[in-house]
Amino acid sequence: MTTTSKDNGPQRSDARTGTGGGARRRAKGSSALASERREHLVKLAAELFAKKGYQATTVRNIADEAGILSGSLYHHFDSKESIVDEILSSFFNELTAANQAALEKGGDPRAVISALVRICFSTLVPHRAAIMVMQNDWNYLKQFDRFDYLSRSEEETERMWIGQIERGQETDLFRSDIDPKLTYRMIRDTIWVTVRWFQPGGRLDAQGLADHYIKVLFDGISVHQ
Amino acid sequence: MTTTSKDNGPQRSDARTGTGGGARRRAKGSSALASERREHLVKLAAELFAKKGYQATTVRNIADEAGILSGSLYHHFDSKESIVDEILSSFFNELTAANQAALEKGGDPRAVISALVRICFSTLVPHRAAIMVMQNDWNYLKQFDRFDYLSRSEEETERMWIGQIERGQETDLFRSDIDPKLTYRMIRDTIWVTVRWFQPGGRLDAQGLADHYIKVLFDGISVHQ
Amino acid sequence: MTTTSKDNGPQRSDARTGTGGGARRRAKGSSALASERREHLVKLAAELFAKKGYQATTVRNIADEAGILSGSLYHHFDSKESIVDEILSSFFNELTAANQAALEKGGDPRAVISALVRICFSTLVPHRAAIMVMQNDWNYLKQFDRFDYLSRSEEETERMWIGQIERGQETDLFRSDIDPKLTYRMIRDTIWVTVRWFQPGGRLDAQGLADHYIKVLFDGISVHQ
Amino acid sequence: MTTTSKDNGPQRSDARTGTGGGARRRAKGSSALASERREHLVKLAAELFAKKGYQATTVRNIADEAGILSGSLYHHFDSKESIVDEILSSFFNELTAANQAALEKGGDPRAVISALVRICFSTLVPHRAAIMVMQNDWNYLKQFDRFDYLSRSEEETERMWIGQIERGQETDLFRSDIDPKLTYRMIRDTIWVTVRWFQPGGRLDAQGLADHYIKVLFDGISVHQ
DNA sequence: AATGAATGAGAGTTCATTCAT
DNA sequence: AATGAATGAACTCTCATTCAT
Repeated sequence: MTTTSKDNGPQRSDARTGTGGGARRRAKGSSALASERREHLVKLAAELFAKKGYQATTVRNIADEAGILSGSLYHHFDSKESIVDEILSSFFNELTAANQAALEKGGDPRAVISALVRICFSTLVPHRAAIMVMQNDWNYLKQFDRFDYLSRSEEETERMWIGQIERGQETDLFRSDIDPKLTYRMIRDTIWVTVRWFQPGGRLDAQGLADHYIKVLFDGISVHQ
Repeated sequence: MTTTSKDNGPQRSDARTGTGGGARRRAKGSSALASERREHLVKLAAELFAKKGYQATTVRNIADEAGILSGSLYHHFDSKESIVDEILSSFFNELTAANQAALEKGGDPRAVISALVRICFSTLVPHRAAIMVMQNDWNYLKQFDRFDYLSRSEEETERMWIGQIERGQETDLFRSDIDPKLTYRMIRDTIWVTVRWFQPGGRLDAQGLADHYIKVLFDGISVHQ
Repeated sequence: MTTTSKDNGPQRSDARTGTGGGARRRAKGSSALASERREHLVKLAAELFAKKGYQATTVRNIADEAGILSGSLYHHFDSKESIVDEILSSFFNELTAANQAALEKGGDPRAVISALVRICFSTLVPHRAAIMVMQNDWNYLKQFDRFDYLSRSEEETERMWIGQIERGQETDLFRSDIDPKLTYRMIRDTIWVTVRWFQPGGRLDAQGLADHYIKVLFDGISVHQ
Repeated sequence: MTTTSKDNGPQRSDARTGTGGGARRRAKGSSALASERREHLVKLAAELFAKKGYQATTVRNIADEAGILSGSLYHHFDSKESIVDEILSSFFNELTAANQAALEKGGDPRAVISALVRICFSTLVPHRAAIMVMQNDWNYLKQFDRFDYLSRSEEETERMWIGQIERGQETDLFRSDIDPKLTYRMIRDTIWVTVRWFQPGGRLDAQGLADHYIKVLFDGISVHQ
């Protein structure tokens, strides 16, 4: 079973600084007004990452889209990784904050879960690209130390949800024969994965989708009585 | 005078053969016994693709794992694409056949849908790698003509499901206020995406997962009465 | 919002651009002054192609000669093919223009043919490499669509010549028992093939060669009277 | 002007035995009857070399054409080079012998030159492939020591021709204002290069071509008196 | 006489990144 | 803030050749 495999993992995880939890400390350029340009570039990159995937999008692709040369991007960012980091951390920050707010607002578990579901769906349009990247490229990105904070953030969210589901079971709102962790994961995945086919201009908007999903989630697809 | 001549002239003659719906016609080597080696290699590749992603897995990674040189892989396969093609088509063929069988067996929509769900979950272990690739790399692979058959196959499956959901609505088994297409997509995605975290040795096996999911799908997470 | 974006999607999108008749539109780099570097590289490549043949010359050979790394060549050119394209199209453009001018200048067929012959020989030194490639590698290169324009250009030239030979026969300047097409081809080949042994510093220069050839062509090697 | 160029010339001119002037001593397999198979393979290879060029023809191409695997060819030949060697040496041997015979038969220089020209044209059909290789791939092959004998053979032929041309000039049969060496080379090239476009089934056969060429060669294309 | 698996070197090309200007 | 040239490493793939069977 001589495995000569290299499997070298992250090829250049040279202990990058990492924007640590997304504290988007701008690596280069700081003139406040100039950071508009920066944000524009991030947006362009995000669209490309969403469309073609992170790995398949080259730095040149991004530069082309911006009408500059690829080398020039390095005036704004110190690596391709740092661009995607910015995209993801900005999304995660916003999401975590909204979730926290929903939890603090309180209410019975059904209401809280509804709110959490609605929050997820509501990010579908403004953070479409980030979610797409998360769905498609996470498996690749997670190998880099700099993205560890995303895993940690996700764990925190998981605890939040499971807490609410368990509270719902204790108060006889939710069935006791479902597994909270399992259920959470399925809810989570079901929501995020819609980003792959969801089209903003379609029959249902993001909130319509949320309503539809909450209905099925709570009462199933069967007719009762 | 059997002329196997390729003589393919200009290399650009790009008409990718494509295993057309997965007719796994082995490009090279055919001695039936020797194809065991081939299948072994496919398996090794599948594991790597699943773990690191298709793009991030190099041909050398695969060869290393097999203990041979990268060039030697081309004795068995035409290209890296053809390896992943083999992985995916074998999965899709099996899945399609099982779905067809479930449909032919008949029964009320609830029974058919249950069967379809169970089929999906049952592939989770034997086709883990293929499903992983499908989830993570589809966005990249779909751009190549050779994988068109996967899209077509998926469309066919969609029609199958939607037909059953609609039949369920007509016979008052399923609620009429859900959108069949939307519902199908959510079911589909929810099931496949479990491959990202499902661990064969965990609390629930694939069938346990299926049971759990069917429960929630049909009746929701709320307590009724 | 000038979007230079390539975004070429699937790599197989093989529609070779082809400099279409040699419209040497430089694929990359355009600063007019910087294109000197480019032309220098083309010249280096041409010498190597002439000496070793197109196929036997590696991209690394060319880069070595230029003192850079092979990958760096791709900053200037799309591909090895595009380099040879540039070499050939530049030669063909010049040749075609000169031929056209000779034809427009007019005169009796003997004068026109003489002029055409002289034009060919006069390219021997400045376009030595291109002619060498044409003689040695045409059979290989012609299989690529991108070089179709060379065949077309050659056909046009053939028509030119044949027209003049026929006119010469009609006006009783040339013998009627020779085949115009055959004769043209032999003239053409005889001239170009000299590139294989012609040495600029030898007894005869290119114009000397032309004179010699015209003599033999019109009157043969025999003594008359 | 630091030229890091490798320009490594013949990559593996490891002092191959060389069939030395074509003494086709069969490298492997000797059973007399088995050498029929061998000759068949040489013929297949020759056709491919002629069509695609020596370098562009792979050993696999040849094997495919023969319906065997590429490795199996090495039972008959010890290298790709030795195949082309066989093709070329067989042609050169025959040509040299015919030339010698023509010279020995004697006659006035006009007659001898005519005979030599006819000999060349007469090889066009039976040795089409060899001539094609000679025309297209000589520049590549000449770098290998093993083909030195071809250059030597060519030099010998050159002396033959020049001798006859000079004799013609001395006897006032040929014009004195032509350069014998130059003239020979042009004759030689003009004849061999026809192989590129000559089609056995066309208007003129090889002898017809020869007649046409001899006419033009001796008396030119102009009308005299 | 041929197979089938593998080698090993090298091919053309890509691409994130650097840096002098 | 951007250019343009280059790096260096890695990539997929090719191919003549070897050799045990």
